[in-house]
Amino acid sequence: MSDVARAAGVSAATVSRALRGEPGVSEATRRYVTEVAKRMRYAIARDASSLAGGRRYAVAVLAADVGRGDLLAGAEGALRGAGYDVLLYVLRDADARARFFEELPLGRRVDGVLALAPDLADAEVAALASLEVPVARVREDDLRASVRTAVDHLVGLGHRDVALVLADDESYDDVLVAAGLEVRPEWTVWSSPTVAGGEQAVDALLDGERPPTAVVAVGGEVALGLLLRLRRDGREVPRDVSLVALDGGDLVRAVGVTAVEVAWRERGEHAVSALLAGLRGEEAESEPPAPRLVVRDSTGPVG
Amino acid sequence: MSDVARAAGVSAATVSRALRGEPGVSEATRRYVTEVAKRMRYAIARDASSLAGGRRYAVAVLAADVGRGDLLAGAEGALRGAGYDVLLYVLRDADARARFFEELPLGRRVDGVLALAPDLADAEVAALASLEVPVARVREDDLRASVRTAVDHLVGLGHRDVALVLADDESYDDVLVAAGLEVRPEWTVWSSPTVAGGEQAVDALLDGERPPTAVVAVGGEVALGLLLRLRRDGREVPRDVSLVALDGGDLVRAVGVTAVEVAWRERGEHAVSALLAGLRGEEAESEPPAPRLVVRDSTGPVG
DNA sequence: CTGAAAGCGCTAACAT
DNA sequence: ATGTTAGCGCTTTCAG
Repeated sequence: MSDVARAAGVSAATVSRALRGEPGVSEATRRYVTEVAKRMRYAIARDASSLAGGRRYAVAVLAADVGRGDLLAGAEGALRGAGYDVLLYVLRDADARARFFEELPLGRRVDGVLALAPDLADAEVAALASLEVPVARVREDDLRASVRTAVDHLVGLGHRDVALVLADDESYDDVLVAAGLEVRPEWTVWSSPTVAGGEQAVDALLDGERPPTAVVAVGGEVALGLLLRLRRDGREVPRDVSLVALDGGDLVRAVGVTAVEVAWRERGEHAVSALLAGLRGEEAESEPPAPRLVVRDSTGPVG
Repeated sequence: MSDVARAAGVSAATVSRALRGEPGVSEATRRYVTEVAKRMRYAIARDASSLAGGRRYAVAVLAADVGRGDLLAGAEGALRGAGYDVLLYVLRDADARARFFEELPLGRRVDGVLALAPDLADAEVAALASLEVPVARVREDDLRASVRTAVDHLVGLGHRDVALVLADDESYDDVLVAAGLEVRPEWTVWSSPTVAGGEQAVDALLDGERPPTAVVAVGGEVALGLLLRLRRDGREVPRDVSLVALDGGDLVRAVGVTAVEVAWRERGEHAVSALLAGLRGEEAESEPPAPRLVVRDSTGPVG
């Protein structure tokens, strides 16, 4: 930096101020210094800058797995754009995770933490808080909104008999009711999140005396299983039955299944903006972007 | 650090040496200092350490997209294990990429660069080299080995009539010949890398007078397209025709298609070991891990 | 084997 | 608006 200062005929302090956009430098000087620096291919040494200034210009990004690639990419882009480096920590398995939270290797290394790991235990959240830097999290998704979006789409196409293939033991009867649809217990089935699970669900659903005209399935594997089985049984999608997947990723995109998809990239960017607010000392809480309907070829008007 | 030094009754220099495993400290002292440091929850400040020592304990990881999640995860794990921080740079689109290589924001920030972007231009490689730190790359895959593995598997099952559905305009006739198989021009077709492309390929392949008994397809979409169309046409897989995908990812895993998969995680780890060698000043070149056959339900004995 | 002293390259007060 | 002066928290000679 002193080289640049000498070349520009100013002091190092001025170079520092100019390059960082700090106030207290005339525009002319700033422009000139910036130009000289670029010509000399000079860039501020982050270590020294951090050491002297206290700010680290880096954010730790915790990823449970890197499967949701767009989430990570979105976060990285937004952070980079805001001038922060991204320190990636992959919390692959329970082991790596335990080690991470035990060592908590972030002390004095980052200005903030972005946790893309959706399911943090209370103790883990507390551990992050103990770092005394802002923390932002991407939370587990609330499927309710997605189900609503899917059902609305189907209702718009004239469907009244809508079945749900769910994981776990959730129930979204209320969503169906709110949409003015009839609720029949045999129209909600729970399935393992696999292709085989989806295939089996077809039996449970369409063998009854009053088969639904549309099915909403959680997850790409299940949706794919449904699709495969329907086709093999000679049923046309969407002519005989419409199909909407909830967040199926590449799987359903590839086969043209209409889906309600989480906007992962935008979620990442949204989380970053929350973190940046925290870094500014603000508290700006806002809603993450809603899941969006992507209409493909598996839904059509009720036959 | 001076606090720890005081508490341990030694000098800061000794603490530094002890904590970094530098020689020149008695085992007893090292043990004691380490213990005191842990008790005080002290960790060396990376910035100061880097500034004073010249080493940065960080590696830049360049990812073209984060789709190959396991590649990134493998690299991260290996680097972390070796004591390096991971600075992630996502080179999403041409724009981000151009900007990155123009600014080349790595100067004096990392000890090495790991380029997971498979298709670096010569100028980009040169730019990285200009950083004067070790660079390791994960290269584009050579499909030839994968094709060979797939064909060997099929031959082992008794197949003699093997078709290839390829992207681009490659040819692997030589692989077929080497396996002692008959080569018929109509058994090699080129397809767009989509489900639709795979579906079309079925027509080209199985309508002839002598349909192959097995098909090798590049990519998950194509393989999935083949599978879907075969089923719809009433052909059983693998009874009527066996199917092997080359690197289809989740798509083919989900539907149980036998595949030759790139060992992405291991590729990441391998690349890191090459980089670490470079950081040690060595040159150790070794072969990346070979793609591996994962037998699922889409291949069976001929006939 | 250990300690003292001199920076590493910056930034932040304080002057001017 | 700019320059000067102290460090930031370590690592590294160089002594002892």
